Amino acid sequence: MKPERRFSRVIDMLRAADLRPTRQRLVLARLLFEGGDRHVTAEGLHEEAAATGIPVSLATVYNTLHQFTAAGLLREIIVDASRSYFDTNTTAHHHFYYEKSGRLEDIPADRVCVSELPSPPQGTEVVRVDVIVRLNG
Amino acid sequence: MKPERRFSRVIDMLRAADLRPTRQRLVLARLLFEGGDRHVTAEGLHEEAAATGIPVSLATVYNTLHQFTAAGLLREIIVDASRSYFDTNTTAHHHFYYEKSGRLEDIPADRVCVSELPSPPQGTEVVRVDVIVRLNG
DNA sequence: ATAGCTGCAAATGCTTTGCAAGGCC
DNA sequence: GGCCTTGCAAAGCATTTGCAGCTAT
Repeated sequence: MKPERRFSRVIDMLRAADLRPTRQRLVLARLLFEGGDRHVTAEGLHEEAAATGIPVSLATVYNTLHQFTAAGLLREIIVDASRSYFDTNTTAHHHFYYEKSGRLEDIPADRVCVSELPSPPQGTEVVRVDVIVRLNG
Repeated sequence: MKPERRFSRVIDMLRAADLRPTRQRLVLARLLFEGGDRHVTAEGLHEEAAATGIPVSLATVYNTLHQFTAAGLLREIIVDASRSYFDTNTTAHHHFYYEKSGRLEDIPADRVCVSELPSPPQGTEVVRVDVIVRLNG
């Protein structure tokens, strides 16, 4: 069986995003999208990739994360000044952030009611509303 | 008139925080607290200080911002991966973030209703809830 | 064949730190 | 005087970039 056939879902995803399904991007895409919703850091994903036997350079991990984000496959979450997180769930939702462990956990959008009364100043529009519940775990 | 008397409010603030009212800390504290609520970056505050004629080194600006934050006089706001913001308003409230200009604007806490249904996992407690409304301005 | 991708290493940019000199109490 | 602060320069870190070589189509 040709390897391309085995990962057809992930390959289609990449093709749809106009990204060549290279070996590195396949490894990263499978790690990201074949196991439910995930929150990863570049460093963490880099280590996971290394563990698969097909190491990917850290620079490529960063490039790929940004390409996936630009293509709408990922969302970048900013909760910590010292590192970026990427979330495979790109639908509207929010987060618990465990400050000690650095772990992120989704909160469904319908659990948070934001009565955003002050309308955005004229000439601007809301890109996104992020709600971060910081926990001391 | 002794200079200490002129800025007594700011001096009291520093004394209460167990921070010696040095020339540098006075300059920074006046810039921060004598003009209503403000959102500053280290770089921006550094430039403002330089403009007062009493330049303060960037390292001292960073140290001071962190000391003030630890003392509860400031709050750090994380909205941008590339730089930290500090807010002189330490009461509960939220923010508009103008992504293009990098400007922050307060949203009163009572304008946002967070029905945070999922209770925080046992053993942890909520440190803070941050709501960031990202605008394309 | 060729346009695009990868990896290394170097560069970047913000932030932190070590340590000697200076300032506040 | 003694301890806290400051400032410089160097170090640190996560992230980005330049470029030569490799790869998918």
